Amino acid sequence: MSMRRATIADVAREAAVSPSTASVVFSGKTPVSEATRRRVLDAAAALGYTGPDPRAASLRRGRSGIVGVVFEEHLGTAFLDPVKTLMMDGLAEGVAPLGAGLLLLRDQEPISSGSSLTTAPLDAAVLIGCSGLLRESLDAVRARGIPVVVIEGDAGAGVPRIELDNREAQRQAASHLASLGHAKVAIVTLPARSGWERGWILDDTAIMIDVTRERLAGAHDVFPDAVAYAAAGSFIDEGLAAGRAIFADHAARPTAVIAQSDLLAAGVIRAAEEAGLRVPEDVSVTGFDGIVVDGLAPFVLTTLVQPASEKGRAAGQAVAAMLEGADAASLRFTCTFREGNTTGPAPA
Amino acid sequence: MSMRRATIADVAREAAVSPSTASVVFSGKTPVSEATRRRVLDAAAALGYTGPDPRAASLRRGRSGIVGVVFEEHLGTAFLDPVKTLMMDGLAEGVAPLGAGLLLLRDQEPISSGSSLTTAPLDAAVLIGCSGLLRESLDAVRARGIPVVVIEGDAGAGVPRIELDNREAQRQAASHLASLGHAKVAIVTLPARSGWERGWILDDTAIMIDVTRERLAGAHDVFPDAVAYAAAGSFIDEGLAAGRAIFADHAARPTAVIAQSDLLAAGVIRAAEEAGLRVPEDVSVTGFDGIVVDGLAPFVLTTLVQPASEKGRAAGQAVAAMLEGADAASLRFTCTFREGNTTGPAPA
DNA sequence: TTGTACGCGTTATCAA
DNA sequence: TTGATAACGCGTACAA
Repeated sequence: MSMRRATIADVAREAAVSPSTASVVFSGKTPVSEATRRRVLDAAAALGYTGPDPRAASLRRGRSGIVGVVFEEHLGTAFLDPVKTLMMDGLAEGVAPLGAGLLLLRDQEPISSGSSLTTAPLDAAVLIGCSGLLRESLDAVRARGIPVVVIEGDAGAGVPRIELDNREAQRQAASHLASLGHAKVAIVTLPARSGWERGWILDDTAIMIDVTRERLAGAHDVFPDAVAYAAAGSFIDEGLAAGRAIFADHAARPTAVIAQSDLLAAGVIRAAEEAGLRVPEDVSVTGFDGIVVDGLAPFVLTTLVQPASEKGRAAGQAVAAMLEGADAASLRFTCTFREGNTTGPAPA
Repeated sequence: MSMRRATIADVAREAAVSPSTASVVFSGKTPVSEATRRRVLDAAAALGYTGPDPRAASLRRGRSGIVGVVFEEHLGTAFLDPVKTLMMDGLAEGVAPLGAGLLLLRDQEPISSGSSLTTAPLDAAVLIGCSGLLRESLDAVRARGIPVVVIEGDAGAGVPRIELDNREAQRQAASHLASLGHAKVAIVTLPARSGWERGWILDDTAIMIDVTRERLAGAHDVFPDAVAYAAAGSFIDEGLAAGRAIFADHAARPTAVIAQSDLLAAGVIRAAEEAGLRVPEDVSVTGFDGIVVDGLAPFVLTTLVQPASEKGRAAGQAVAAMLEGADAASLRFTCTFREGNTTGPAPA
């Protein structure tokens, strides 16, 4: 067992060919005669050689086949969000042509933890939700000169972004409610800033997260006076809490609630039921994302369907393009309004 | 732009020191006088050098700082499962001391896709849910001679596993129900095999997934005659469907349902409500996992709490140990029974 | 504390 | 179709 692992050179020697020929047999980059091919493969088998060492190959090639995905939050938290999950799926697909894998990275790795933006062998990086905090990460990566793409966030000039028409889309949902005669509307927003607690939003300018701000602006475009309550995360239970706050005051009860995510909307619906309100007869609820909310049946949310996995795929493709030397343009995706059974005419 | 990126040798030259000195400045492995240190850092800054190339470093060191995590399913699907999500969190923690990152890998990468088990620069691999399919992946990895740990699955001799006392734990829940006087019990299981459809389980031997079989055995230990209905996945909606099937026949209605996951249990509870049954007065429901089911309040499931993130952490530590040359032993975790408010005495 | 010398395992290039 | 050569960029004995 003290034996050194066989290298391609050993295999070449055993097969009585040159190292380069052996290399070619494994990479398939150049035609090789069937006879030598066999010899090399047999030699490899005899020596227990299982193929080129990826480390050496990546040094030589200048490519590691790894794309970093940078999250702001705990990995566990990130994957609790169905939208991010879908994006990851799309991303995985998008980088597949590169033959690349996805390396999970957290923004602020604990210091001890070595693997990070600066030390991982990345070919490219995808930042998700670049809201200020990721700024440092961004700089680190850019300094290394590797291609970067940002999903949902502003990364400054020169960094392609994958965006969503949050404001326009949300305005569409609001208009839908307006056309149904709703006037007293409340909004349940995503977090106003990371690590924030839930509560009424008194000052729109205190919102640090782009997505939240944009969607809120879209709703306010139609209902300028609508009150807004910020959740602490995109969860059903958060929507429930927000809904309770909103329905608490009988006199001030809205006839419609615009939630900034489907999960929040599901919670709001539950809060409405709890308060003895029927959906959509007494109160209409809209969501955002267009995901499948497990356990929400028989309700089908009126919502904005966002192309989550397409966003991921686009990011992957952008990265792939940049790796080819092309420069990828920013992309803006649009949501599709979907009418479900959670909105209806405003009660008389 | 045609300029070659600066290397540590360039920096050394610029700073008028030897390459090894410059290297040491970045790695910190050896004391360096403050003066040279400054000179090197300044030179680096001047040249836009951002630190050692990870590819070269990993070749030299023989370590890439990357641990592969191999899933059987779509990434998106995997992360839909809260238990897996927690495990990932624990795993991330477990490998942190290694300074390693997690590379997401799918079992059967599309053929064209180069990067996979065989070509990624992995220091070690963690396979999740090794149920036959992963066999090939396992062989591939083992051939490369890198440490492997398997979570929830049988990988054969020599491969440490991280397991759960599924059968014993499930038996505990069943006993709890028995002690409450329940005799007519139904079971809602996890999928019987991957890609299977939901339906009654007529033949226990048709179950290909270990977890499903073990938990079912535990329930049958106490209630040998309990009927079992397999869901197509661990989702609330699947539990709902299963619950409907189970409660459909008035005459045959059970007084208790053992669900093999918390999400399934949540669905069963919903089905019970739908059928006009009160929980736990008319029907008791137990889950498995001990996760937080978003939106289930005010119910608190009677369930088996499994140490999901500990499992992940243990896998990470096992991998770390093996990388140190030690050989890691298999580990078997136990679940903790938690009584919530979804079980009660059998109705008279 | 700093420098020398070498090899890590591979692959691109070019010539034969 | 095959082979010789030369990097790829770094870390680390070991000597000074």
